[in-house]
Amino acid sequence: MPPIRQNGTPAYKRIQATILKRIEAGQLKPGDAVDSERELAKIHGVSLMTARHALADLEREGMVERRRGSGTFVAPPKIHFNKLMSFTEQLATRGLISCSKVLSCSVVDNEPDISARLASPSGSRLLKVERLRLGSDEPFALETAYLPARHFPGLNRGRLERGSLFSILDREYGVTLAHADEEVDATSADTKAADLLSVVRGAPLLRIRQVIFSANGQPTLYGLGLYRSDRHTLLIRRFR
Amino acid sequence: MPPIRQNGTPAYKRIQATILKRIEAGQLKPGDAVDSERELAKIHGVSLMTARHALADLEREGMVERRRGSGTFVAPPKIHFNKLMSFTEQLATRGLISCSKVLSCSVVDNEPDISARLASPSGSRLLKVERLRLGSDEPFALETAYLPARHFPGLNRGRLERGSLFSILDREYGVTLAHADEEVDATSADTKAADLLSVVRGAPLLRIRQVIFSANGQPTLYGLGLYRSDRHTLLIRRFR
DNA sequence: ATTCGCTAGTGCTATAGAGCATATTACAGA
DNA sequence: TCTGTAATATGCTCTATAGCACTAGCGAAT
Repeated sequence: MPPIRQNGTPAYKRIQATILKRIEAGQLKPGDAVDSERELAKIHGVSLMTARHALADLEREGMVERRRGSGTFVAPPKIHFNKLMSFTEQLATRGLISCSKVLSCSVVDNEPDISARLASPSGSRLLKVERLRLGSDEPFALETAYLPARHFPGLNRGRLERGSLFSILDREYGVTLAHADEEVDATSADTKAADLLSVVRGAPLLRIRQVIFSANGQPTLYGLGLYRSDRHTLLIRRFR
Repeated sequence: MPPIRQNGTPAYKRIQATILKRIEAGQLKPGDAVDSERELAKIHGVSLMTARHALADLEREGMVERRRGSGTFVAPPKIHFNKLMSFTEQLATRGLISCSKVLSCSVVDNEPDISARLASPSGSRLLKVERLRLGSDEPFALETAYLPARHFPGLNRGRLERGSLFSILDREYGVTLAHADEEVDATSADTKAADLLSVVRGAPLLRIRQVIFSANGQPTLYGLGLYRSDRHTLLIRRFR
């Protein structure tokens, strides 16, 4: 018997969608039992294995917990640790409105270390953007981003003034950022940073250097961020 | 036909084991093709779905990559980001020998904030351990750990002087640590920290506050660490 | 009241197939 | 030499079914 594909979506995905919809609608709360494999199979007219596939996959994503002998239950909502978020998004989760001031936006061609990290030939042209990040009109961070200039023609100061860099890359250049590797340490404010961030010289700052990779695995952005430690803590989760 | 279970291990696990063994032995290098679903099914005398299960599971763990139409291949070795490691383990990955000096080891009962984070009643007895961490005889970090005292009877200074805390908890108390939630920020050295870490007063330090959970989900250790930023960078990976 | 065993329900492992979707390769024709 | 096409191999979705392993609840015997 041939598998039937309504609207091109695999059956197990459709089953997942119906469950997720009920969770998002609040009909199913954390701890509530979800339909069992056998129930789902009957309801959706699929075989057990397919219903199983749907649930097993949801468990992998952390949406449900499965307990042998007792059932499948909605998992408690996960706090999103280790999540790559733009500055805008980070502040939004804390209920703050962010804005940023572009301090400089130029093309440089003499940053061999950074070129190397972006897998570009050393001496290649890089777009360098310095921004001061503000939340509720208070300075939060100083961020410098480097991008391979040839991949982003026409990206200039004006475009950056409005709209987050993440969404510009996504919408206007079709580049979706997927993950970042970061080095975090502490440093103290030099005169320039102190001035821009409104802290005293020597104040402790959290320094994050990151290489952000796009969905296809290409290193796309090198970032150096200095964060006021009185306004920032980094949340991470580590696993054994 | 009933599924046959040799030695109690599921067939798909046995199949995974044979593949992993070949990878570890170096017979299969990253990029090499692994037996296909159909080949594995024939070789091990199992059905396609079972062979599939074995490979799909290995992919989930990041050991292999599967490409429709072309095959299954050994994945490049993963750098372990976001990995919870004891101080001892961290230095070992950099080829350094660590040792630590127990500065104090006492029981306190007036730390309501920390008790709360460990899901213990406020005012409960906590074991407080202050240690200076050294690598190659140079001070690296100052770590203070708090544990619920009633769970770890007989854990005293002497036991801590030799052997890492992680392995003592594991071997002597059967508590396996599984993951940690951490808050990272920057601070500057006060007089005491500066003295112990051999830095000037006001030097930038990386501060990590962590709650470590055991495998059963119980918060088991609260840690406050101050790390010399000239000797430490934290590596993390974040996902979109 | 407590304990034991039974049972229904659930997830887990596995079979033996079918057809679909995609990537690679080899071959025929231009 | 280059190009399109066909064959083949691979992974992906799915059916229909079977029995195992574990949990929770209920009732009977202690």
